[in-house]
Amino acid sequence: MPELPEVETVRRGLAAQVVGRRIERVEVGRERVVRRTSRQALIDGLTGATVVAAGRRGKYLLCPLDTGDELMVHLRMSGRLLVAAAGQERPPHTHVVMHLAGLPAQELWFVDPRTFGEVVVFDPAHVAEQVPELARLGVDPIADGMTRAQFAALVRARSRQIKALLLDQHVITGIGNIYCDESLHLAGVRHDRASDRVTPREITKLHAAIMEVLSEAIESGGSTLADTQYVGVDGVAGWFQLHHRVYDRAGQRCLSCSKGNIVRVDFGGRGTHFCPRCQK
DNA sequence: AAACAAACCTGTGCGC
DNA sequence: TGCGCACAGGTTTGTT
Repeated sequence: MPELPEVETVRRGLAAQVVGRRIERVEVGRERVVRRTSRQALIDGLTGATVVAAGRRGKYLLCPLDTGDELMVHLRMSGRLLVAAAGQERPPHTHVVMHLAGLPAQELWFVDPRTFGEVVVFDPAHVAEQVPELARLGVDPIADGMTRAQFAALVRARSRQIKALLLDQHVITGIGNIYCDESLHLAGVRHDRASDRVTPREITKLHAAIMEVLSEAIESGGSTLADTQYVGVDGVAGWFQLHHRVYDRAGQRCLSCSKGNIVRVDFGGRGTHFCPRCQK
């Protein structure tokens, strides 16, 4: 579910509501969500710790603790982080509950029906062994302020279909299926173009499109689709889905050329949406 | 190296 | 109404 804008929205919610608070008690339901370590490791790592910051790299949430350890949460497809009043009825698939000290009495929930997501506390001194994928993440367009030159170098470095390259978290981190399709459409570039044959002019447009789509999606609180799976920590839905021009609009009129119809095809196992008329 | 497919899970929406 | 199938925001692993 969540891509960079949704994860950034959650990060901001954590910064506002959780940073500075101590975790008094931790409950772990399904052990699968703490599979990288163990139920006990998460409880021991979090109990008594205060969250000192809320960070993000790509789709990874990274929260340093006053113990020197760091909390990492990845929402994957269906994960949610919610701040709720203490004692409030928990939704199905609430796998981790962190009881926050102070008033009002609140809890931070990790909810995840599909349990692809995970929660882990790790020691930053041993990040290479404990969360090795962090070191392999590519440039984060927003956090790193990806420049056109940086982007051009990445696109030109290899010959890959452009959508596959944009989705590769080792190259650029944070873009997922929705924002990939939206960016390619805004730039007028087809998903299956060879990256090393994208022209300098198109690279400029695509870079601008990525930055614009991600920024506007963040300002819109992300995209909440029909299943309303994704919401911020306060339970509030995003509204960028109202601005989608291709994603989930198969068969509908293209909002750019207003002549073509949006087509949906399978590309690398992902539903891919584009306008054959204005994307070349 | 790049392109696929499958795997990990549960829920929902659709056609019949 | 019920059933079965397709499909879903992500990432890793293994195979051509």
